Amino acid sequence: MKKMKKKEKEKEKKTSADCCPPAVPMPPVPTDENVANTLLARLAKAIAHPARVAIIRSLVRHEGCIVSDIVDELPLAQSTVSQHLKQLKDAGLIRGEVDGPRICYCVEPGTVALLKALVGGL
Amino acid sequence: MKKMKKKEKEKEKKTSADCCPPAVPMPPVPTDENVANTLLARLAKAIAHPARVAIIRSLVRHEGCIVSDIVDELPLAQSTVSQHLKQLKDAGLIRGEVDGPRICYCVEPGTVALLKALVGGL
DNA sequence: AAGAGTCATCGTATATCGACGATTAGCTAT
DNA sequence: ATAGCTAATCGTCGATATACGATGACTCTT
Repeated sequence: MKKMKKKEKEKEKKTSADCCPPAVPMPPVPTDENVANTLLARLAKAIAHPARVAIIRSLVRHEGCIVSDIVDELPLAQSTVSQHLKQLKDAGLIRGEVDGPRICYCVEPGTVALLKALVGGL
Repeated sequence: MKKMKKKEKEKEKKTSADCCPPAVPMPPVPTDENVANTLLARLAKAIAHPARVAIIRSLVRHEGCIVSDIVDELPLAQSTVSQHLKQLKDAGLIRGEVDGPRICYCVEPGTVALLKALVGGL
């Protein structure tokens, strides 16, 4: 009843899966300064760790990545990486979509653009 | 402790004094990605709090501020503000110069520009 | 159903953050 | 020197962050 999956499965490091739709609603920059400050602080905290910055870069590079690939690239345990991913997801910087037994993470271009705008507005 | 006595004392201006020299050596963006990640994480952590973002904005607006002014603008105790200032100073985002009995803080334009470049490079 | 693989969550330990009051240090003026 | 002001530092407390192994949930395969 739920066999609607495609048959393209490779054992290789599949990259750039189309699990990341380019839906970018373009979030607005808050006009209220206090709101903007809180939002910027929240986004900044999300990238306030080298591992999370590396994750962002990796996702931008590969346009969607499997967790195992990220774990392989970082000198951290899988559970630790999962926690970092959760922080990035909670901040809205990335999105995770279930792709079979794995989970495909991708950046949220809108939130990243918002972060750039907020930092640029300093 | 030893104490040096200086002759250059000019107690004319109290607000927006020229205690913030525009010396901007323009720090370079690290080429090594790990170094860049660590640096970005460090700078991001420095602004990962609404109060610190507000301080940065205030310093940019007024081009140099007295601590007491910043304390007045924030709903925080003086000691707490001082700690936030220390974090910003340790990150290189601001600079504090002794101006008589007070201390004049100002932004480090180079470091702010570096932060913008690093975020923009994501 | 049973196994294998992937990722999230739990529990725990340590470290840092954020806040405050109290105190100390440094400078000015009297 | 003394007094007064400004800002940094100290000590403390609760909350949060970071790391890990162990466990659980989920999917696909056999």
